[in-house]
Order: sequence, then structure tokens, then C-alpha cells
Amino acid sequence: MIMELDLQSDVPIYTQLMEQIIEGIASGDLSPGEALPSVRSLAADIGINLHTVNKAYALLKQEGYIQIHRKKGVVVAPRDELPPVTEAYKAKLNVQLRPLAAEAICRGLSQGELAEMIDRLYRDIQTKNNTGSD
Amino acid sequence: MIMELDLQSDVPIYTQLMEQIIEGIASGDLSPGEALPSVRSLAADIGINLHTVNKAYALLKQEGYIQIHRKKGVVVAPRDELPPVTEAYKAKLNVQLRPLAAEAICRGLSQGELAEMIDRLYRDIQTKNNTGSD
Amino acid sequence: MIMELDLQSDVPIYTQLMEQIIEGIASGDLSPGEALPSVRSLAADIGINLHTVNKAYALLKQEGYIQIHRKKGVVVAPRDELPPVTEAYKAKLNVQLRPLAAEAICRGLSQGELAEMIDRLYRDIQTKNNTGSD
Amino acid sequence: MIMELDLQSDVPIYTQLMEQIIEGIASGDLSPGEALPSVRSLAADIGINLHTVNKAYALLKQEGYIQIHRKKGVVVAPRDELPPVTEAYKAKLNVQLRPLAAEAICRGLSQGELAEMIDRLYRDIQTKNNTGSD
DNA sequence: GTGGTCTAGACCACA
DNA sequence: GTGGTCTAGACCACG
Repeated sequence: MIMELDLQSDVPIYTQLMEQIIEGIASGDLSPGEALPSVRSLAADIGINLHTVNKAYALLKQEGYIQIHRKKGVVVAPRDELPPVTEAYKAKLNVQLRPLAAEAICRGLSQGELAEMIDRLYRDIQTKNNTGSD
Repeated sequence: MIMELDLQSDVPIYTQLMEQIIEGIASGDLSPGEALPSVRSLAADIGINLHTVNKAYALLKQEGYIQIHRKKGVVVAPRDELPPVTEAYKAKLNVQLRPLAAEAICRGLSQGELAEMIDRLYRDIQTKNNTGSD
Repeated sequence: MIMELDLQSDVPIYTQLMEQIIEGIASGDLSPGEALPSVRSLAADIGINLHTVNKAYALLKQEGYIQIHRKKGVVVAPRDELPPVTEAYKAKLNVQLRPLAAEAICRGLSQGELAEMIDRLYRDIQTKNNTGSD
Repeated sequence: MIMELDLQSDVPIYTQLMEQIIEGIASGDLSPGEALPSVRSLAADIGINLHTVNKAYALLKQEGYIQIHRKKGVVVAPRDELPPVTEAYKAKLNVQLRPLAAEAICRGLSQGELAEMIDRLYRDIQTKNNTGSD
């Protein structure tokens, strides 16, 4: 799996790492139960410190996306143990979307255009289409 | 206008300030051309540091939401000067939405449900217009 | 507040730190809303690395015992926001108690004796009695 | 005897092994004097490393729960040689229970509820005696 | 070799 | 000065 990190971004590296892995799971690039690279090897691969990878893994574990298996190492959680759509999640998502919606309204982006963007993102992610022909 | 700040949040205060003002403009609570409180008075009102308000105003100005006149003070930008839907904006929005979409897919939130959430947010924000002169 | 750490113990320092703070809250030694020492100062006080303190604080925050307030720094969560008795908590507690109960049965410790130990612990903690006259 | 191991748990496998065996003794599932599987066969049965089983057995022997004879192999200690309720044990138990009690107090779990949980655990463990000869 | 823990020292965003 | 992030290097428990 290819990790696209922007070390210059103001988004913390461990967050980018988390996002990449979550997107990997969403796209099917990473299958439930599949093993992930060890903290050390991934850190070496992408040229960052192992603690940074460790933090990403720890947070993903806490959220339920991955598990630390004592024999298999780090693995993607099985499908039925992936985090579900809880009320807490929907509340969090609302909080995240709200400022985006407000800005969209200010700029005059129609709801339809926004819906279309999301539509494209859903298809983009689910078809592993990483190049985006837009 | 009421500012709702969460000092426990991991979102910086100046960002929350920006979001509140943008949402105020989106909801019509703040009209184009309307005057905003001075840095000093706003900071005193909500009990935060001058620098924090300053930073929020500076960024809002930079993005085109507000204007700072020597005489009139801080005012909301006139309608035709509010930031438009540029390609850069759409790209930024895509980058912001992508991880949210990926997580939604992982958790099994359908595209329809997500669209509905956004629909509700649009209505929620746009009908919050209290025109309150307090 | 006095921190009693055993650097030789196999219990991680950050765990001991968490336990001490939780006991401090339980005993009333730390009041809801009260400010805790900063990561740096606490680390310096007890002669450990600031990252270790940081980890303890981060976990306590995650569990809801403390909050990171942007103005006041680290504070004990207000009483009504302290973690409640959830089913998840009871399940966790059961898992923790089970092996202790099994060992107690093996050794022939009666249920009454165990109940009495807990009774004494409750009183001990709630009366800030840190010396234990047993 | 069935071993329930959780490879995702943060509890080391050898510890889980110990706990299972101790609970087996407590429930009567394993009788004093009864033979336990050899290190080799147990390791093979539950699919873990030899060293892991070895470590569990060594610690159990050290604590007095099992005995290792050259000829008879591994057997559960006779009833009168099982570890008794020593002061050291009570002290250790106190140390283990203390943080649990502190957390319970913080969350508002009453002493009665805690006592009831322990009561249920005692009965749960002691009635699990299936005397299964498989 | 794995993850977990701890240390040390550094930079930055925030208020 | 605060917490947050990242790096570097080390030791240990586990399997």
C-alpha cells in the first residue's frame, strides 16, 4: 500500500497516516484481518520516526480500526468489529461538517454541487481511483 | 451576535472565532457591510486574548470575508466581494471532505445519509437568521 | 498533591500517575474543576520525562477525568462530566476482578473477607487516609 | 479443559494462561493432584509458543499452584499445598484492588454494587464446575 | 523481531 | 509558558 504523506502540511503526520489507512480500508485496499506493516518497517519505509507511526497505530486501535494481535502483529479489524455508525460518530461528523457547510453557503456553493462532490468522493474512494480524472 | 467558544476543544480559539463569524454571515445573522466589534471590545466581551481575536480577523480579512477600514473599523465584506467558488476552494474542500468520506464508508454510513446530514445543516444554518439586534 | 511513584515497579510510570490522580479525585484531594500542574512542572517535580506525564494526562483526558482547557491549562473535569458507570465500565471491571476472585477462591479467602477489604479501601480512599493504620 | 485466550488483549498470553488455570482450580474444573497437559502438547493444542506455556507453568509452580514431577509430569498441587492466605497475599491484593476502588468511587459505583459484582463472580466461578472429563 | 515504555532534546502553534 | 508534534536512541517484555 502506498502512503502519500506531505511532510510540509500542517496536518500532523500521524493524522495523515491514520487517514491513509482509513481510506485504504474504505477502498478495500486493506482487507479486514489483513496484516499491516510493523511500526518499525513502516517508519523506515516512509522515512519517519517509529514513534509517529506508533501514535497513528495507537489511535487507530483506540478507534477500533486496527487490532494489535500478539501473534500476527498489527492487523485490520475484522469487518464486524469495525467502528459502527453511532450517535457519537454522527454528532462528531456534524461538528466537522458544520463549518464546511457554512463556508459553502457563504461562497454560494449549492447544496447540489456539494452533494455531487461527495458522490464523486464516494465513488473515487471505493473504486481505489487514486488519480482522479477531474 | 453570540459567540459560542469551547475552551476544551482542540480547535484553536481563533479558528472557532472565524467559524462563528463565517456561520454568522451564512445565516444572515451578519449582513454584508455590517460592522463587527473592534478587536478590543470583542476580546473583552468573550474574555480572551487580544492577539487571538486579531489573528481571527486577520485571517478572515485575508480570505475576503471581512474588511478593515481605518475609519469604519471592521465590517463584513459587501455581498459582491465575498469569496467566490474558485477552483482552489473546491480543491481545498475536497481535501477536507475526503477523510470524512473515507471514515463514513468504513463505518457504513450511506451516501444518502451523509447527503441528508448536509441538507439538514444547510437548512439549519440558513434558518438560524434571528436578525437579532442585541 | 503528593505523587507516590515506584520507578522500580513493573507498572508503567504513566499508569501509576493515572492511578494517583484518579485516587486524588476519588478522595476529594483533587476537586472537580481544579487545575493540575502543567506537564512540564509535574515532570520536573517528580523527576521524570515530560512525555511520560503527557501520556498519563492524554489517557486521563481520553477517559474523561481531566480536560485540557485553553486558558486554565489542565483541569479536573467538572463533577457532572466525570466518567459515569456505563455497561462498558462494568464489563471492564468484571474482567479485572475475575482473576482476582479466582485466586481468592483458590487460596480460601472468604467472600466476606474480600468485601471487608473493599469496605476498608472505600473508607481509606474517601477519607484521604493515606497512611492506613492496619 | 478449554483455554480461552484473547490474542488481541494487552494481557500477556502467559498471564492469561495462568489465570485460566487458576480459575480452573477455583471452579473445581481442575482437581488437586490432577495432571495437566505437558508443555509441548498444550502449546500445540492452543497454537502458541513453547516458551509461553513454559513461562506460565514456571510461574504457577513458583506460586505453588502446580508441581512439576520428573515422572508424573505437571500436576495441580494437592489441596493442602495450595497457596494460603498470607499477609503478603493480602497486601498484594490490596494493591491490586486499590486503583479499582478509586475508579469505582470516581464513577459513583456504590460499595454495595461492587460487593454484589464480587458476589456474582464468586458464584459464577464456583458453579462453573463442569467436571468435564474430555 | 515485535510492540511498549522511557528518556532527551527540539520546534511550533496557541493564548 | 502552555500543550502538541517529531526525532533519536535506548531498554524491556513478549512470543
